[in-house]
Amino acid sequence: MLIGFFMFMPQPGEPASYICIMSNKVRVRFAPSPTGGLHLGGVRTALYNYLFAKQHKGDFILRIEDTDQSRFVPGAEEYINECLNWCGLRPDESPLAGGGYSPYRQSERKHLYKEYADQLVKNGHAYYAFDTSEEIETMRERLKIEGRHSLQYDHSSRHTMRNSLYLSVTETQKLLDEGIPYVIRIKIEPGAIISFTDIIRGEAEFDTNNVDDKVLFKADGMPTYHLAVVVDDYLMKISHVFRGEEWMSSLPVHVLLWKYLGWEKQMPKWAHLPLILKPDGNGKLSKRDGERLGFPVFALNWTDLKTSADSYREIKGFRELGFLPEAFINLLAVLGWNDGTEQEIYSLDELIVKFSIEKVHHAGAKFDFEKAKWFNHEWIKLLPVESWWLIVKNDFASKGLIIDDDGKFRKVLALVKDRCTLLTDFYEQSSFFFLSPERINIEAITPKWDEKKQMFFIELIRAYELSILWEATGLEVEFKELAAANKLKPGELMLPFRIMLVGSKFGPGVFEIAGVIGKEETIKRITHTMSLL
RNA sequence: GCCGCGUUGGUCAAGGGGUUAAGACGCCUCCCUUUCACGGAGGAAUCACGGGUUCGAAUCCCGUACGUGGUACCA
Repeated sequence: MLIGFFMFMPQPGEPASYICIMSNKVRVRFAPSPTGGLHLGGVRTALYNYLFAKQHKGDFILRIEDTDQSRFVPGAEEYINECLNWCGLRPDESPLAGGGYSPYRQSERKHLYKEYADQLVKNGHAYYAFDTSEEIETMRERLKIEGRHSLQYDHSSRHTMRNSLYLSVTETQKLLDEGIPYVIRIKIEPGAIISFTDIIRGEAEFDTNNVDDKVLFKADGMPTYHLAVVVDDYLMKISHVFRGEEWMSSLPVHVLLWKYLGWEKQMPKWAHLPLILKPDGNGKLSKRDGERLGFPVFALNWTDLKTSADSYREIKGFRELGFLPEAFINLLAVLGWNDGTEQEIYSLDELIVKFSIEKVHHAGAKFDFEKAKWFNHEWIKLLPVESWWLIVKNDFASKGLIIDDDGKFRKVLALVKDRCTLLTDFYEQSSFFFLSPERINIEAITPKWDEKKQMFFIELIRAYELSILWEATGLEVEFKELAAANKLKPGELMLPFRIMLVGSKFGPGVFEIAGVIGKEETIKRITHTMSLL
């Protein structure tokens, strides 16, 4: 007991209120629904949960929320695993890793939920409802005509419907016996104020008059999200729930459920994260926006299967576009959180130390892809070539360039890394080191090309052929001496030389390039371009 | 419509009664590079609006506007 208490003592200067749960270990969960690729917001939710767990020496749990059988998407769960793995957010417990509270897939916990729903009915906190969706639709239309501002199935409308609250016991039993499909709804008592604390937003309250009788248990025998989260969070001893802001309005239902189930004392602390918004217009970021605006929204590539098997489309992911996981995590962390200093670049380990959930912002943030790229650029410069050169090598291979000299390859990458913001930029920035340029921008030379320059390059070839030590500084000295001997300014010669080696006006220093590609190749490229002039 | 949450430059944001209102991205100017980048130095906000409270408000209170989430047998 005491050990636990000391372990979770707040850091000096840290507000204590939300972690002093005597002897209770911090246990948080990331609970995605496997319906497709994981987008920015989802990964950020996972990240914040992970950071909080790790900084409190707690557990980070992955739970798959697949209670909606109609939305099952093959491959989505594998995608989630791969994504968390790529980001370095390894769950302590998950369907794959197992753990002391398995199973971690709600579809496999199906048998667990009914008893709690029944218990709620027995205690008068829930009831059977036999209404068809058509009947509910009719109710809404009627309420609209009556001029009501709430069209919900709630305390004010439920008496007009077919449910066990207003049907006699025998009628209800008859319907049940006949196998008429039913759902179980929570019975919200009007006229009460539900107040709660959100770690990010502070105190908040809801008037139960505005809360509807949410379905807890569906006609197909599956629980809805509302019942399943509460039951699972209880059973899995979850201490803190950090989830997207879209859940805020169902919080009164969840709080009530914790209370009605008799678990109020074990109720987790809540925090609702701000949304990530579209960069241009209105609304939260969706996968459509990425396609529309030309940037990824998913962490990894996701293949969206359409209705027919052969019609699909691939939605680009940050990883495939050339992002480093370090950069992706970093940009996500500071999209909606800031430690109050000027620091912007954080490693995962550093985030574990510096992250603070109560400093997460209240308002949604528009996603800015330019800034995202800046983070990647910073990380490319920061990380040693060793940690990412293989990714680039594979990218080259996918573009048809097989690298056989890894030593030269790494040298080249180090030379051009300042000018690449994405890992996929390296090909364009450095393929000329391995391949003779396909297109030579001859027009950049011709206007100022003359016999004197031609003579210079012929002599240069001769001089370079005799070079023993093939190295950038030496080559530069030779080049400049020869230029002086010919009474030419080196500046006028360097652009043609660059075009000869690179094909175009970009890249690192020309002598560096010549040094790396070697004597034979350098002379070959000069000769080739001269033949075009 | 109703309920909830929010609002500091184009974007991300610091600051939470007295500041010249930090910093970053992007943009513009210049410097450095005899290429292109990197890098460096500069430039650009009366803190949504209207009322209070106060000697004093970006900071506290109330309204309005706007944005955003929910309002499903989806999560």
